[in-house]
Amino acid sequence: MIRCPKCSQVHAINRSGMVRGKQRYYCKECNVYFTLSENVPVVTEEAAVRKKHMTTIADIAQALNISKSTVSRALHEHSDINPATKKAVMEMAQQLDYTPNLLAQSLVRSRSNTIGIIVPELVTYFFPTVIIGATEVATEAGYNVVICQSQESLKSEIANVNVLLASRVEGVLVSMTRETGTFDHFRSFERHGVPMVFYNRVCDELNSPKVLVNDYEGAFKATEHLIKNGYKRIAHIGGPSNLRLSFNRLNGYTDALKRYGFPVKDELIVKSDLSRQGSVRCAKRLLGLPEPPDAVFCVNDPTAIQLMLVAKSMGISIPGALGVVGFSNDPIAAVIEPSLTTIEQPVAEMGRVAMQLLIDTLKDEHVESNPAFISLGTKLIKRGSSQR
Amino acid sequence: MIRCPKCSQVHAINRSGMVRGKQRYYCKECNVYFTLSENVPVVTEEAAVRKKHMTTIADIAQALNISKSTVSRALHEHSDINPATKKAVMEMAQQLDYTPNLLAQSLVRSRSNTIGIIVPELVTYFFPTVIIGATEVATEAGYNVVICQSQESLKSEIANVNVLLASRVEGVLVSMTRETGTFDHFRSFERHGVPMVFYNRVCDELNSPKVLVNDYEGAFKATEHLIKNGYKRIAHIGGPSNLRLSFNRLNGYTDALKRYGFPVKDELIVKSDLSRQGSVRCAKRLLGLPEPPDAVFCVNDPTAIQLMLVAKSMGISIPGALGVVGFSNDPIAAVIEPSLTTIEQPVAEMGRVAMQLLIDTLKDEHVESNPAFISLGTKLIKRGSSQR
DNA sequence: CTGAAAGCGCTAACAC
DNA sequence: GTGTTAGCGCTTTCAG
Repeated sequence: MIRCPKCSQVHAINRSGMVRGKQRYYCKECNVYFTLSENVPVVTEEAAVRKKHMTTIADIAQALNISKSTVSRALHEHSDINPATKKAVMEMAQQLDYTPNLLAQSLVRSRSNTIGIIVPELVTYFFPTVIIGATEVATEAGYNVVICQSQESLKSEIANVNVLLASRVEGVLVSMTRETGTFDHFRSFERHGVPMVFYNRVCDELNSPKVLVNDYEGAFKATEHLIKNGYKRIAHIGGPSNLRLSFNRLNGYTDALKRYGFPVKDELIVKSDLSRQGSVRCAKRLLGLPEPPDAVFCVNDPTAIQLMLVAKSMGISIPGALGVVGFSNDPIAAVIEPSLTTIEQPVAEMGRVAMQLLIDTLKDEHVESNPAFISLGTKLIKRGSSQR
Repeated sequence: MIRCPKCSQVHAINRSGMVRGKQRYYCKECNVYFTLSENVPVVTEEAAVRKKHMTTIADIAQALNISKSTVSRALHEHSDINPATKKAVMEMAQQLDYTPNLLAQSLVRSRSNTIGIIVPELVTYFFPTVIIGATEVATEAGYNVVICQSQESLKSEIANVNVLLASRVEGVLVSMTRETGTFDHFRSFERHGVPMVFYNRVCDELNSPKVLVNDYEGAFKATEHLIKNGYKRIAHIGGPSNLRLSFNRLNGYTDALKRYGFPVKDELIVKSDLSRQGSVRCAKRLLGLPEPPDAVFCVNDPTAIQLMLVAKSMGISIPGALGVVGFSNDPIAAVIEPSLTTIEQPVAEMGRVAMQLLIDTLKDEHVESNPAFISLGTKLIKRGSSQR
């Protein structure tokens, strides 16, 4: 325990920086700064062990009796440096347990070497997989990654933007929340010159590159598949209208119907907010219709799975009385019974592509970059839920 | 496009800091630094827009003709500051689009205000949920969180440790990879005085606080449940032996058997490395036994699910011919057919508790902290896979 | 209540 | 090849 030398208090003590390699303390009660004198062992071993003086390049320089710049040069792959000096520095660094201070480095270089990723949620198959792909590419290129989850809340999305901005990330990968309808917070990346790349849930109002799967094509294939399997009254549970993917998947669905001469009926198209309850509500609405559909194309797999559970609970047999197709090929789709027909999308690839695009933007800043729009292919995975 | 004034090259140009508010460039080819003169518009609009000068407190100070210190004081809730001055500063900050530089702040304060979380993987239900709980508490306490995934690889785990150390995180939450057998990298947190709290996959070699669920108790309840449902030959698929949870769950299983007078048979205990293939292999091994088990308690739900899939493919009926119980209550457990009996653990709570423990350690550093060992309760969720 | 000055740890001209 | 010096943006004494 550390006591304030003035008031002998214990509770009001805070640490307050180091002075000549020694921990300095501050007493909130009496507003006093102090360090501990050598022969007064008032600090617990526990606390003493903690927060030792981190060695700096100055320590290495002093130990070797050379200048800091030389140490700095030796530590990096810098041009001219005496191999002997370099060796000595490396050894001393090792011996002193030197860990570079990224904060200082970033500050002086005006480059944080860090890229931010904003995801709307983490407890899914999709976003973590994107992160893995993106991180792979970033690491390869020498960038660190910081992940922010907006929890599908605009408020935390805005908070995320501010933290990333304050952390001086050099670029960001963004997938919006399902409730994002204003975009000023994203514009502040623009204002500060931080390049963005949108993925999956993109923003049309902003002039940034976007990486998507070909939602239209996937939806078309899914609907076509249901048609070819003899379903006649095909419904659609879509996503929220602020997301472009909802729009594109809806279009794929309606165009497939039209192409095969089916009418597009408004009562067969419902919109989920992508929450579980929302999807259950949509499912009940459709299945409770006076003239219910005999098949449903769902905007994503979690929605399709909720639909299947509702159908099961109502005693509706799948795929006999109801065909179901999802979108995304969530691992759960293969496990549920019957297994779920779905549209596979290259998830990790999306992360890789988006990150690569961002890094290219970062690097070739003298090159006129035309806001790219990358669309990745999809694949129909035929399984039990749609084939009778 | 920007051309080097010396060699007229375009490709070898890099940015290199700012000088008097103007972007400075560097040509790798001819080793020359330059800025662009006003009247030569060689920079694309695109590039010009990017990386504007970020406003600093110095800019605000200058605009208001006051000192940096005053600005700094106004920006924080600092003691004595003229309300009028404060107001002016706030307004100017707003107007100039000021964003504090966390890097500079952290550097001068020797406090990054950041906590690291190491997770072995992200594409699951468990770890993201822990992260959500932990982040909640951290945000509440004013800390930022940086997430590192080790991808179940010791090598990236070590890399994670180094990045976190270099980023000067003030503490870390750690769950080890399934292959972590050496602990020197963790000790370097100790050496640098960065407190750790282990969660879920804890390390016994290290003297840090640990947060776990009561694995023993959960496993005991699971096994007991199978016994009470009339299963006689109960096997166990366990986890890798470097994880304490494997050990504890194994003990719960054997003790339950003993308690009810069943023999513990070695051939009925197999160990998975928790990978999908590993679990499939274990499942096949057990079900292919001359005298196969009539029930299996699995170390976690993903393993149980692989077992169920293997059993199904072999035409073994669940729960009739084979009872299955998992551990963790993964959402998939409720969806698979038959639904999976499992042990529910308070996942988000684990994150919250671990983070709270860490933050307490950070705050009360003058208090002798006894390395805590927190064990959270579990609950048996009875479902279809184990009741005949 | 405010300003001047020092410095967190590091990099990178510039000189020698 | 190496040392000197000047900051990166910010906080925090100390002295008014």
